[in-house]
Amino acid sequence: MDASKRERLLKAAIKVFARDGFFKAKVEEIAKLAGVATGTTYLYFKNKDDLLISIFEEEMTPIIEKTKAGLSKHESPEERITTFIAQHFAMVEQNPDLALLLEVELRQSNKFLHEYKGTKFKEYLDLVGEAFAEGQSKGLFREDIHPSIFKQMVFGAIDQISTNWTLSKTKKFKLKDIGQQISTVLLSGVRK
Amino acid sequence: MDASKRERLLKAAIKVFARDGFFKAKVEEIAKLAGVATGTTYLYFKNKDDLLISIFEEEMTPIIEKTKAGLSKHESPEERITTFIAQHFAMVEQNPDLALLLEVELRQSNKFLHEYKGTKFKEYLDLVGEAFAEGQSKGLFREDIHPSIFKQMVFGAIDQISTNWTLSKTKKFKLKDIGQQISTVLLSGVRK
Amino acid sequence: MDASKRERLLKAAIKVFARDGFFKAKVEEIAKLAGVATGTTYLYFKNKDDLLISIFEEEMTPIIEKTKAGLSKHESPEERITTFIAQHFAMVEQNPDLALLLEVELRQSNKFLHEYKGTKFKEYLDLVGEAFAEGQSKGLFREDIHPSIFKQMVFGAIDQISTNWTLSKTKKFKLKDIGQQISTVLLSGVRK
Amino acid sequence: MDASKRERLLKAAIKVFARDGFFKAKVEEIAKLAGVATGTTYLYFKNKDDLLISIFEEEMTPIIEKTKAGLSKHESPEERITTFIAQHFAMVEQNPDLALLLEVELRQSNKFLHEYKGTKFKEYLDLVGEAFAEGQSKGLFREDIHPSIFKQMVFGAIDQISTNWTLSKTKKFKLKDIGQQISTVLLSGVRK
DNA sequence: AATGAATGAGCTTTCATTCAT
DNA sequence: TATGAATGAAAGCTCATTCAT
Repeated sequence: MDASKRERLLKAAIKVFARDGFFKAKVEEIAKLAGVATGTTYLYFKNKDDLLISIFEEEMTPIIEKTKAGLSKHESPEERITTFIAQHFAMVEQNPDLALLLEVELRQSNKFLHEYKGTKFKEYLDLVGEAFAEGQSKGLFREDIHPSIFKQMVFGAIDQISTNWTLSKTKKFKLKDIGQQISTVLLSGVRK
Repeated sequence: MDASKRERLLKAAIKVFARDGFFKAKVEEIAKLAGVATGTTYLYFKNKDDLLISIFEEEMTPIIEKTKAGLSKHESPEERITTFIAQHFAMVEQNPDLALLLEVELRQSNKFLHEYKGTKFKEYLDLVGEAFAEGQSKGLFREDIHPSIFKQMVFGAIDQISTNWTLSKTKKFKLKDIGQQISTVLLSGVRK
Repeated sequence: MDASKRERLLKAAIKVFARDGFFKAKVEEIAKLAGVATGTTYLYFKNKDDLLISIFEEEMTPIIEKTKAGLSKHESPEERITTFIAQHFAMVEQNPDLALLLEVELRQSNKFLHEYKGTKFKEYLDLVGEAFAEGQSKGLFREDIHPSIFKQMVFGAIDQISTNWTLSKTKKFKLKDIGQQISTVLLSGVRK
Repeated sequence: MDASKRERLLKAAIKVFARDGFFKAKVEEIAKLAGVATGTTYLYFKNKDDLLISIFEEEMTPIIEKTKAGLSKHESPEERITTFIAQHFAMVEQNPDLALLLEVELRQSNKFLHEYKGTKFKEYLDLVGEAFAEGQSKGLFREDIHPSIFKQMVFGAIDQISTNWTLSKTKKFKLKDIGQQISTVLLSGVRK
């Protein structure tokens, strides 16, 4: 089995799913884009669903690792949150197709939402939740905000904005600037 | 034309789309739930897409009107923003199906996202943008945050949280409390 | 729903299954032969399997009824067995496609063999078994032959011969004569 | 060419065809069971059909030879027919998979039925036909039964019963006893 | 000869949409 | 207007067969 072929299929699927949406995307087209025959897809993935699930599972792992590595350089909760936001936007900029896919399709079905919140996605979000909780216990952040509310606010805000940014033609704002504004608001908002 | 039949179809579509997602939803099932024959659906709506579009267009109108009416009672930008958030969550609580549909399907296809940002949805978001801009011009809010960033932050945060809340079985937080925490963070974050 | 359409589909399926075999037969071709669109088939039958099962279930019923009616005219076990054989061959002559289908496809899969032996098919075979057992209790037939062996011998013999006869181009024997020969052998063979 | 590999493939095919039926059987699975790669199958057999045909042709040869050898020990037509039946059942008991395959798949397609009746299968059946004809010319058997009808009756009866016996879980009768009953009926039935 | 990954034609089934009644 | 049976295009998936190694 050819690992590069699997990888090519995964990348092609990201592109086609991002462009057409999961349901409108055709397996045949993914295969063609990957430069293989339709049937080959099924040697590497159980079915179309498995292709989407594999993207979620496998593409998120390096992102989380990279994000974790980036956060580990910082001691202070504030810096960790700022860095999380900055890194998220950097990721969006570098992988617009994957980002769009995660943003749009992750919501698509209750099934996915419920299955995956508990796994990789939760792990990602928890990076913010933990930083915030630590900030609270260090007396830096206000106590009347629940960490799980805060982490969802952060994610909701950056997710919404990056979706918009990716889809907008003009890209009149720089993601970096946007990230700073978001960090500013959210951190000013929770600082004691 | 039987307006009540159209309305029943719209309500049925909200339910079925919310439960099954737009693509998995069957027109036949929507018709059955509305108590009409399959073909009747096509007397009131051009096609399945039109059904979704009509939900976006028509169901949002009363929501926006209601939200506007609620906001008009308040002078201060801060109160307007707080009220917007509270009213949004109240709407989510009262129309969970519609809310879920807007949350999930509005992102579904680039097509919809691009077509509808400019219309009803934009109008809704702008209620926050305008309140924020007014707050800035009154010298209440910091200048280094762009209104369109702020309004998207607000929407992203409340949208993310209400999706989660609707889908979660436990509903361990009260939406009212969540709304207050969000308002607290975001307003503290932008106050001068 | 149009009962005649269902009937046409059933008849078409008998023809196509008999000609091509269940697995090689295409649903599209059955539909075309029935004069309907492919999808219409699925309004009347759950799937391709259901089409085959329905043939077994529904087409056998009138045959069994007719056979029973024919047998009921006769008192003597011998005559009942002779009549059974004669009527079976008459049926084969009148419904060669159905006969071939039953002969060939009924054996096809263990699944069918096991599922259907217990139902209609068993009922059919039992007509012979019962006549034979009655003959034994009346002291007409030898005791050292088990009724279930005898009934299977009868069926095996006539089934084998009718399959051959249906498939042979020449049809050099008349089925009526064949039937008489078989009756002669089997009844002479069991008479005390 | 590795004769043992060919043989292993043939044996594996018998098992898989018998279990799953020709059409549902997968070449890959046959190869796996034979301990070779999928592609290797095509070095020894032209295609899937050829695998089935080869079973018919090659596996029948030793059976026929053995049956012939068994029959040659007996002078009398009666004994030859009794022995044929007994040997057939012994073969069924020893090679249940092959027997089932012959019973079920030989009927499967008109194509096979027509192509193979003339060859090995016919040769097998003719052993009975010849014994019967000889019995007739010796004045032992009645003249009003055509040998080809008789041989088909014999085969139909034993084939039907052995299929049933192989598929039945309980095996409440012994094949040996069944064979005797069949011989009794058929010979009593044709004796002058 | 042997391998087993790759191929792609082919089939079943679904379902949005149409249309005769 | 209303119906719901009928349509048929469309797509996911399988698997016999091929072929580069």
